[in-house]
Amino acid sequence: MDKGYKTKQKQIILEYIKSSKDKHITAAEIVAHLNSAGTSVGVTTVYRYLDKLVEIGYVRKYNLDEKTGACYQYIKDNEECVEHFHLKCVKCGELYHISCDFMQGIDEHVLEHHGFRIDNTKTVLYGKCKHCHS
Amino acid sequence: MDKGYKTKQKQIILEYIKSSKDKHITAAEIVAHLNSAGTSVGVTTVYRYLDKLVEIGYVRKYNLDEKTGACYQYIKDNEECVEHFHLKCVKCGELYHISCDFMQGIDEHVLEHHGFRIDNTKTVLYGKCKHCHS
DNA sequence: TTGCGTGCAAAGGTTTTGCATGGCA
DNA sequence: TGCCATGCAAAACCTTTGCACGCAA
Repeated sequence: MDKGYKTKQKQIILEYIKSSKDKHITAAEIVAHLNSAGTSVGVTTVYRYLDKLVEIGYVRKYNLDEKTGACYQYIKDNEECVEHFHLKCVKCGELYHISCDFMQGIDEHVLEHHGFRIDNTKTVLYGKCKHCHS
Repeated sequence: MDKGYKTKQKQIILEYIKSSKDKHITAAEIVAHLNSAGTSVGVTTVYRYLDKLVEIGYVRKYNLDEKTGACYQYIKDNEECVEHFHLKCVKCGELYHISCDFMQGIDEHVLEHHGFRIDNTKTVLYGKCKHCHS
């Protein structure tokens, strides 16, 4: 999988992402957390390692908000995540995993009728959750 | 709607966005086009006016790709666009607008069964189009 | 030893802000 | 006149790249 060397920095970064697998975190948040934890890691390293993790499929990358930058989520031991859709509340930031027959049918419908193969590891539906309907 | 003054710059910008209503264009593209057309408009003005247009609902803003920046699309006389989904091919970059009964049902389904109101102005489905299925 | 990994600094790109000037009403 | 709009320059962001040094194997 990861052809590279095993280093302390990679270990630390991966560990933190794993522990946040239910959330979307930004590169800046990773750096901030690691620094506040006393384990300093350079920004460059975080970005480069995240890129690699995305490439090999351990991590998913989202572009929700250009102000806060890209978000990342660990998905490796989260296999069921590949099959369903994600809803992200643009107000409170909460991430919902939804998986039901109707939604599963979307993939098939789009592929069959529109010739498009949806990649659920990259797709997130944005909107407002029940708590945030203004 | 637009409480501000009517100026030449606003007129030019709005005109161009209207003429590109089938596409998603970036702020940079607007500036580039207007400059090449001999009608120079400042970058600042474009951003400020776009913000206003988004606010009053004439224009939709997307954050598809952090590399090229945010995309905008005129939707005022384009009501059906509010109702449909967008598919973006991660390989060739092409953007497809899909609109059919099945897809329309997604909004309702998610709202009814999951209490989530999808915002199509922010949502894009990623995958591979028929030309790029490797 | 070999070559990838790291991190600092600098660059690259988009978007925002400060400020003085210009234009609409 | 009063107030908004404009645009330049600079700042503020996030992200990438160049380069020298460090470390894994």
